[in-house]
Amino acid sequence: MQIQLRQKLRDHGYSVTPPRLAVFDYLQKHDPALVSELIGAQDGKINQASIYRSLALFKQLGIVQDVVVGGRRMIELSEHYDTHHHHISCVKCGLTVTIGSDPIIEQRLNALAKAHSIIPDNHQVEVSGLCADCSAE
Amino acid sequence: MQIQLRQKLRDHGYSVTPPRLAVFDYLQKHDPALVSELIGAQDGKINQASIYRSLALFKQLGIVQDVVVGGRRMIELSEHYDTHHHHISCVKCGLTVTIGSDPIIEQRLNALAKAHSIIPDNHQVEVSGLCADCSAE
DNA sequence: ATATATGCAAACGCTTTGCAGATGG
DNA sequence: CCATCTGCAAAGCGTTTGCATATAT
Repeated sequence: MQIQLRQKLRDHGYSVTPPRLAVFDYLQKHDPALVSELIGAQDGKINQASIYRSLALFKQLGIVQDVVVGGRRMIELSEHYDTHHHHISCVKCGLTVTIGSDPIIEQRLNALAKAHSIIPDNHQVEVSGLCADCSAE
Repeated sequence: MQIQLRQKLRDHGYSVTPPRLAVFDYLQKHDPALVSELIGAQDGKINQASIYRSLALFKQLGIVQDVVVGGRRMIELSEHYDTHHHHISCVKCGLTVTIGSDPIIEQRLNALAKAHSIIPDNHQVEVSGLCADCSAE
């Protein structure tokens, strides 16, 4: 997947740099991620400003996207840079389960978008509730 | 719906106050809303701090929730305080279409959550892409 | 070689907080 | 009447920006 990133950056005239690779690598390993976690994980080796700049660029290029998971705003690689998936999370403890794409839902969503004259490019689906442990309390 | 709000606040020992009603009313009329718009619309008649405090309380009580629409973080009334719906938006111009709940998707999502031991309480679905006008450019 | 990107530190803007006075129940 | 809430202004904090230096190509 990193090859795709290098390609995309070059195609748009941007260089492949350590901060950009570090951000991408982190997001590949942590899905979804809080910006604060991402910054903390670099442990000062990469400047915060560069991380924000990388994220802004990635967002503009459609490499990453914001998601709200369990009520918190987070970041994740967009579907073209990660296997397409969705999240189910517990609003109380934050437990997050990643589930694969669901054909029934995908198909239905695309149909709905087209019915409203919008050419679907991406979609987000999130289910939140209480996990077994939290509901037991 | 405002009756429900009053009830909920009282049931939890909170009072019904002008700032809380103003925030709720605004969200009923504007879905989804940017916090900045919400603040701006009050035109100084209600202090920002009170608006933030109302939103924090509403979030805690499950009256409002965050959503990412067209790549931007926004606020909306949660499904128990508004007719359940979803958004389809254009990432380029921000055009947002609200669509009613879709039984096929609802059912599938609830089934997925249960399959992962999470008791579903809420879910978010958003499709983004390009509207007819923007894709024509 | 040179346009682009980074690091640093300061600036910025959104959000939160402490406190005295106002108000809902 | 009294606990709660608001307004105000200051503090806090995540994010952005300007600029000199370093780096990718």
